[in-house]
Amino acid sequence: MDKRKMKYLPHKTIERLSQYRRALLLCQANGKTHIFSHEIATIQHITAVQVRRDIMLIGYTGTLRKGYNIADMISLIGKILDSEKVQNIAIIGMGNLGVAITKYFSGKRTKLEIAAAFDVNPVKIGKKYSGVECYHINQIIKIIKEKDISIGIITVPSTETIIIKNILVKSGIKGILNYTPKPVNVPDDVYLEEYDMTTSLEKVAFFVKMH
Amino acid sequence: MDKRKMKYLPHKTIERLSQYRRALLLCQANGKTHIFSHEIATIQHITAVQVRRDIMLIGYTGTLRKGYNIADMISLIGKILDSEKVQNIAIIGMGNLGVAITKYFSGKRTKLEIAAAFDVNPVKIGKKYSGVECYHINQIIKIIKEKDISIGIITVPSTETIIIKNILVKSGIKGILNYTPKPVNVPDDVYLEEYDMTTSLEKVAFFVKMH
DNA sequence: AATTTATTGTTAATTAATTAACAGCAAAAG
DNA sequence: CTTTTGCTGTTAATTAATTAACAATAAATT
Repeated sequence: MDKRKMKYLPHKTIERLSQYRRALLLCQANGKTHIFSHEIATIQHITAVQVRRDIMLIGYTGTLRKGYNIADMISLIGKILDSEKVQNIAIIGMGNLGVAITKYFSGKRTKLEIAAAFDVNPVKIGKKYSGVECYHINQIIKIIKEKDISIGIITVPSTETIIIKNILVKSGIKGILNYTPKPVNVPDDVYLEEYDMTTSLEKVAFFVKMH
Repeated sequence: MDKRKMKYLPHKTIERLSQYRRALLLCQANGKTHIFSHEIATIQHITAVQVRRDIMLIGYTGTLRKGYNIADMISLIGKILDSEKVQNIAIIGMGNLGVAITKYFSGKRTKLEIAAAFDVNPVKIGKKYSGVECYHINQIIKIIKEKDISIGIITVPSTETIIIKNILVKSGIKGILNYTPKPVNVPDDVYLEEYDMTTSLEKVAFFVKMH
């Protein structure tokens, strides 16, 4: 799978590849070596056609009547999603959410690493969270340069979102994942992803109500 | 806006309505009374056409050259998204994530209320988190019935996801928001939404790498 | 009072995402 | 050895979502 082709993978396919990989890793841990498209589909609540289509797009082929080789697929998805060298991540805001993310994520992917945490609370500074050291927020620019961090996760109170976003942009960050409910604007060369739990919850509530 | 029409609102529009409302509430808090489609668009990182289209779909009309009345729009979105009576929510798993969600959400929406929290840790049971009482997990079915809870948020360790999902389904829950990385299957009459932070992070990492 | 400007509302066009349809074929069954 | 079965890979069709285009018009400007 060459780089030219990867660029044109649909966004939704990128998301699903990440999900497939997690599902496949679990299956592998359970001792499975092969898997059918309809099995992946059931796990992910999608159709088998969609799974096969995504797999087609990344240029992998399974074995007729035997399914897909799990190890091969994990490795191929890694070639697509992962960077060759480790991508370092900073997490800003060590409240419950920041700690939850750090705890959940640390050690999960070899090519993605939470390299630093930041907060303003003196009690937290110097402490380690799941092995990640917490620095004072006024160190962000320095540490980001030192540790070659390219991605920032914002988990501060939403009153601080914009300030932090500006610092991150100034520090030359390449991607931001904003978990606060305050949407931000970033320059074109910074990739931005935002998630607000309220949207998901209100959506569930809406469809429950409509039943 | 009658119920028949609401059913046919595109899923993406539902999500955006939730986001518009939050943006509008913020603007309102800042003393604004009217807003243009392109202003909403900028906040949400989408196009003005899309905003106008969504607004058209919900049957609201603005004033030419004056924009949309913020209070009216908030109220209309409420009529669409919110249920007439309060929808009660249970959150299962009072780890960092569960606490973060409870803290962030409590008191945010008058028609959605976190009515109970659950955990197995004796230290947590009986405690209140942002005013929400924490019960032992073996009380789920009882409390869900008693408090008329229709939505469950799962934030337990992923080893426990399926057990909890099964309890929730058994208790007659109508909607599940699964924040654990283990995908679950539910009967057709239960609305399911899943979110895994890893997908967002790997997506950001991918587009950063591809820059 | 006429003209320009800025904005809404909506239809049409386009693009993105999903699903249907089916040929090809290896393995299993008869 | 022939037929059936069940799965893959792919093209074509469909559906969903977004964007373009523009008429209508109130307000601002000349």
